[in-house]
Amino acid sequence: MESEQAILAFAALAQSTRLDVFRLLIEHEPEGLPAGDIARHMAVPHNTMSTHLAVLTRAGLIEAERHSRSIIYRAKLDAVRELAGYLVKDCCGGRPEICAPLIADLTPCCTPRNGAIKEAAHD
Amino acid sequence: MESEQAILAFAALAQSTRLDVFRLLIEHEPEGLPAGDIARHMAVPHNTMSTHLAVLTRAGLIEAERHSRSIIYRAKLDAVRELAGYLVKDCCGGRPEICAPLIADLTPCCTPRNGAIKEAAHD
DNA sequence: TCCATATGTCGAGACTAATCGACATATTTG
DNA sequence: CAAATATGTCGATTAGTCTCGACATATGGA
Repeated sequence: MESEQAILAFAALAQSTRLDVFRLLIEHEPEGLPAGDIARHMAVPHNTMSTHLAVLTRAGLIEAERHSRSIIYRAKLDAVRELAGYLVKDCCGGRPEICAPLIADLTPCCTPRNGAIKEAAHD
Repeated sequence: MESEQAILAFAALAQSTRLDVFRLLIEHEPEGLPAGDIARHMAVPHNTMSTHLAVLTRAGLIEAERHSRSIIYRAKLDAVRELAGYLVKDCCGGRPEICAPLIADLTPCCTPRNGAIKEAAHD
């Protein structure tokens, strides 16, 4: 991931409405949500929300797909992984002794049962 | 980590000079760098840099310590871990099947040799 | 104490982002 | 094709950010 893309992603998430939308869409993985539902959920006018969704899309954090009259938005989990990777790998900078403890601290949070990684990876 | 703090951190990193400063300070862990050196390194006036450093400090990403006439800035690696954790754990939201592959993808990047985690954790 | 060095604070101008009413476009239904 | 629904675009206003000159504060040495 390049710095320019990372800056777009950071800027997109540095706004409370957009951060909330992003989290909402992650909760609704993998079905996604139509733009109108998102706007209603956040109590924001549809055109304001449209702008926010465009920012998140340009940042590569979400993606849109037309489904009849509605446009369904979905979080791009790859983007989360890339951004977290940018944060962490960047710290490495050829110095795993700095980065390793960060990873070590992150790992136990999301591997509650054995085999979870392999199962999910099949997706 | 709370959303408000995460927004401060995202906003701080969503600016090229500040992102570069943050990366520079991580390279210079654990000694840190005086404010003047940072400004010269980035070819930015000292007062402009002072403002950027204040933003990064308020966001909790770096910390300052006076050392005679100079003020030494250092990256807070805890903050990187917390921010990456916010990004990733937030995705979990009680759904490890989403989060596990993210972690799995992140882990190999920074564990080039066996025991690196344990060694570094001693620090 | 006076000067040099190192850094921070203030204020103004330029630029960018956020919000939302009004209008435009796309899709389905009658 | 007309009306209803769902979403996007435009333009204006307001608010916030970035930058930097000028000034202020803090430290060390002559």
